Amino acid sequence: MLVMFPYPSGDRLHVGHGRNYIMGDALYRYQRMRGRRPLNPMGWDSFGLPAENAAIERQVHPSDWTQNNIAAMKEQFASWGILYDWSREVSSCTPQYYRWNQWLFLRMLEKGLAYKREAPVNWCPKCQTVLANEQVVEGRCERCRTEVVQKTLSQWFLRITDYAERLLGNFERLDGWPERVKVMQRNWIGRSEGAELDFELPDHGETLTVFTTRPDTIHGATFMVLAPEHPLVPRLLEGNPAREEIEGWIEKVRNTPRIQREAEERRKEGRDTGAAALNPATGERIPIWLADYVLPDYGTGSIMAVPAHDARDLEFARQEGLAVRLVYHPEDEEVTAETLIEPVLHHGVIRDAPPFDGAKDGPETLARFIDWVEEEGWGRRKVTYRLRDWLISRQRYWGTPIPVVYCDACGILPVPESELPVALPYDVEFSGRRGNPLERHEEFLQATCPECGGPARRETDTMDTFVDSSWYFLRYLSARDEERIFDSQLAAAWCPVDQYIGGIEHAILHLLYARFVTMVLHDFGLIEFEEPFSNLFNQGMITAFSEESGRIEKMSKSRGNTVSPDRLIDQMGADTERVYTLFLGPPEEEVEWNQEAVSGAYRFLNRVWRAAGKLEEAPPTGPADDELERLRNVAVERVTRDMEKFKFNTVVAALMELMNALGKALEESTASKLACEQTFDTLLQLMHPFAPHLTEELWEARGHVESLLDSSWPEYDEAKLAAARVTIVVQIDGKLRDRLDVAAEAAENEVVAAVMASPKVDQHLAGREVAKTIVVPGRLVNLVTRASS
RNA sequence: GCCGAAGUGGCGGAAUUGGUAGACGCGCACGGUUGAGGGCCGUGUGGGGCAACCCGUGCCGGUUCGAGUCCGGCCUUCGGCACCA
Repeated sequence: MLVMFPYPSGDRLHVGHGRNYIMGDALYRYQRMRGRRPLNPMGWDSFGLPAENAAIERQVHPSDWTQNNIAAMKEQFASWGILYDWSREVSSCTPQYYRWNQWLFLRMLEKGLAYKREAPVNWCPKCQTVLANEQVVEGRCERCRTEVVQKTLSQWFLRITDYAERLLGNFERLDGWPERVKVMQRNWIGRSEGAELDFELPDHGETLTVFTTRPDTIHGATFMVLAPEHPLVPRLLEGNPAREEIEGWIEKVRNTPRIQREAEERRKEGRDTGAAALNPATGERIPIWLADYVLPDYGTGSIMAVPAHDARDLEFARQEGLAVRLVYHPEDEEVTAETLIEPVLHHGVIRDAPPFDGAKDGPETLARFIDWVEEEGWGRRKVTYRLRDWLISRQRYWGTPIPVVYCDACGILPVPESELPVALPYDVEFSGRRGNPLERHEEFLQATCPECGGPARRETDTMDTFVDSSWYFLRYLSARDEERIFDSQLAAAWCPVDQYIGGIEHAILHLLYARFVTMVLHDFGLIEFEEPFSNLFNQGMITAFSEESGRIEKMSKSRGNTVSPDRLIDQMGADTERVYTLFLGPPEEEVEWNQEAVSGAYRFLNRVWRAAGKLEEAPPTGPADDELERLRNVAVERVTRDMEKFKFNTVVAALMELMNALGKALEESTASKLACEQTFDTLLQLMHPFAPHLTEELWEARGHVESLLDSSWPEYDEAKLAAARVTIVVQIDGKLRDRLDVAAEAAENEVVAAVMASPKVDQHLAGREVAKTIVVPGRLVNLVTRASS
């Protein structure tokens, strides 16, 4: 059992955060009462930008700031009554933790899974650092919403794309994950099947390779388009009279924020390089263009343009007056390349492409084409992913130093394992000046080359904090182990995590990275399993009305719509917050916090409290004992079933119903003291995961010696669930006409006889004949008067 | 545009397998307790109608003795992806 570890931010937790931890704690307590002993650790995802920003703004050291926040959060956890095993606590900003990040990095470097490369990257001007693709949302920085710009920098990457196929394939076995998360990850990985095709550039002696999902439309490729950033561009522009203008334009495109470049309605911009390629299918010379609609980091950064069969290429061709040629001709109408307005997609028959004439658009034709280009030798089957390698370099101080050094003589070298951890220096200057403060820390910068022993310069980039969180669950098992990242035997015993609980906002980022790193650790031979989390539960967000926007939005400090648990706990107790939070609505759904409705939970707890005082007054015997006992059993059955399904909201409803029944029996003195006490004890047990403080106190007051948490979860007796008498619904032609109270075990014919004897039935039948009688035992009788057709 | 989820009282939401729609709670109304307020307790509360009854789970149609639930088509909202070749 595991709840995602939090970032210890400087803000106090609000009730929206609480949902996560309260659910986790309720489940943990429930599991314990069921006799299981799950590990319930907690830790801190404690590296990250806010700490550094706080340092710049308030002159507090990130480390001290973080420590204070951790202490404050621990206090809040305690005030919620959450039980964590603090002996296993981990904090990612400690050298004891991050040295294993470095160790992991070195192993990945060794295996070629970590590498440095110059590439266009996302740069957040506000955070002054690069971002991974996953951290760019709608062209903006995931954290601060600033527009991300493109820069070309030399950066460290992890080869997650090598694992794309496994990350997709394993979904088959991940039955315990919500479908929506799997769909999101599938979209993100974005697998496309197609082919790579080689185009000769006769004037340059070069080959241009493109990726296409439609190699079957090659005969319609009338021009080529390269991303302006494509490495071949300078050669193609040699001798072009407009070269200077084009280079200026390329520079402009390069500096355009991603959000603008990818905007939907944007007019495509392009330039003719003047160079030409040979279409390998037709042998024709076709022009090579540059255009901003071709992205540098997908496929090969270049395409064959088939305007007749691709909307984007058609738009561009019409705009620039480029040739259009049809490969597939629709069967139902005659279209010509000149008049084509919409591309012909996924229908039609091939003409004028000799061996393929008459072939219909479809997977078979596509396969024939790929076979053909492979035989011809200028193309091959290829799968491409949207997923990019994971960029982990960050130009910031508060993160794990990347353990490499640069030596003028020997190049880029890993820090030897024996020298780990590469510790983050404490005495750095937080001036808010541009750049990473590590770059100005001479002592940190100076290193010795492990190869030649000469002077070397230390890497100043630190790792993305998602590296920290991609394997932390394994560290809980070996939190104090100085010898290794974690103990494989313990991992074999405890992992994968049976139940992982956390917010949907991590559907892609954290959960994708953690899956990737787990696979890597598997491949290193450290663990048997490939998937870290067998079952995943994503609780929904808590929302609230925001004065600022006038809308109901996710509860957050920036939106000014938070509700503090501190005052609530002060006034009505932690159990009230817990019960209300769990009662609010379906746990996996987004729910709105309604401050007024909190009192419902408070009243319920007060009723329980008062009932304890009334037990003494119950009579020695009572006529309603059997019924109370039945309701007790029903409650146990319902609560147990719904706990297993995480339907906490209906669990609370069941608890309230049992309390209402008990309250009524006590009020009216209809049940014996023994029956009331027994019911009350069961109620306390069933309620304990939700309201631990109140129930534990009342349990003790009831004279029980062992703690309620250590008591065993109540069982129910199947035979006691059924009521002696049931209400039978009487329908005539499917319409409700009467209700009858009959003995539960009454025979079918007895029930029908009772139905026929009912005056209401008689009245509604009005002499019509009953053609058919449907009896659902214990539920209803339906009399059908018309002949069924 | 593609993919996914969801639409039920004034509100949050219940409803095993197709079988009493609205559990539980909030709010509201009335009554009790109280000097008063609050709190607490009780009763009522989907809409229409004096009533018998009629109508009601986004809309239209279908299957069925019977549909919130199954099938077909639409509408709306939310989420993911989106110039990805």
